[in-house]
Amino acid sequence: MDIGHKLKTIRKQRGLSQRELAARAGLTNGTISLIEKNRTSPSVASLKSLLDAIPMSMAEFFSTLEDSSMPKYFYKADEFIEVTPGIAGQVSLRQLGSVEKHALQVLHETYPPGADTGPESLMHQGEEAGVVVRGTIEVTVDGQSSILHPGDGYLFDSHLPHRFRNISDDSCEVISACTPPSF
Amino acid sequence: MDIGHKLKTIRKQRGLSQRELAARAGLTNGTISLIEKNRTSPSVASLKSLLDAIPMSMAEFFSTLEDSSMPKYFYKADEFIEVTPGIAGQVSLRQLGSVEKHALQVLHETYPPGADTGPESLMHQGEEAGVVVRGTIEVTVDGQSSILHPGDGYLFDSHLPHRFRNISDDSCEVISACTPPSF
DNA sequence: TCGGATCGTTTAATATAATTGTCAATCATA
DNA sequence: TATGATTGACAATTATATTAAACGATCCGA
Repeated sequence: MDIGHKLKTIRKQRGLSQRELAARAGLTNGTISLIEKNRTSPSVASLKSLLDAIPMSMAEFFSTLEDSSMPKYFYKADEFIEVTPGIAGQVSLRQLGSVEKHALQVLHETYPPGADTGPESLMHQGEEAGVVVRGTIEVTVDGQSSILHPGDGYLFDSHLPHRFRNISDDSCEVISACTPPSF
Repeated sequence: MDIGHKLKTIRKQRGLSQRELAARAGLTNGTISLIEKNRTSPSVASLKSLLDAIPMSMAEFFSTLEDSSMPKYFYKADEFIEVTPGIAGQVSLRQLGSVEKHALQVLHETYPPGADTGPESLMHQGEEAGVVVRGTIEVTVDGQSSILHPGDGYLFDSHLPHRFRNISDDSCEVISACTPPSF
């Protein structure tokens, strides 16, 4: 349980000094120094303060610290992207590869200002997820709504009713994935 | 953060008394009493000892503690879970949602200049795909190489040897998806 | 009705974490 | 250089967590 090293890595990642982090967390730089060198085991209250200031959840901190049974992520890459239906010049869905051959469907979606998929509750099996890479979009899933910005994402079962609306003045791009690919 | 109540619930679930748990964890029953009444904030070392004796991982403890009751569909950028082992050449893999619960795994990957996954060819069933959203990256799959720019992507079966290298001066971001998530 | 055992709680003493104040090393700028 | 601002580390003090021991409450069998 190398908490010190883990904390230091995260702190550096965010470009924070010990003093800056200490100020945000309501602690002192000395304390952080001791923690990072594993010369003391912080109370969970102290660690919580530090993570709140970063910010990062306790669950995430420890899951990356102790979960060694993670699957391997770097495997292989192949091939190229392809374009799909230009429905009335509205929402653009550009698919990666061809649907039939693969178990995984990835789309590069572009929503112009005002674009709206409508309240259609299109049912399929599997899950749907995506990450916003540019612009802003409102996503509604099973009655819950959220405004997502670049870097934000969504993840839900595909059978839940869902809706995408671009209520901003700029177009919005999303990288999304579905599995299994439509039936 | 009601750690005390959470600990007490788990302890009762396992049918342990404060003294039994204390003995297993190498602490005292008094300490457990204070912790469960939230009259002290245990050190992470102490909490780890207690959870090891139950047993339960720190990640599980806090994930069930911080978990909201509502199903979670939306994830802010800072809620993506960092799953990189840490060593891996500073490559950042940030996962959308948690591995265990879903059939679809989406990652927000960041490759700093010079980052290299190496020629490892670990086997994995299913497929992997991704889209470059910023920067440039060289991808090698089964002997074929390609330089991918923003908007480009890759798609392949997961058993071929592959490699990601950032040979540019800027960091590179990729949104990727895998299915199934782990084996 | 009495032990005897086990439970969770509390208190005083002790061990440990956190603060305070300072240090040398590293930068950047003049 | 010289200077000021930042950095991470350290020692001594203060604050806090943990221990050890005792307490009252509850339950059960003799």
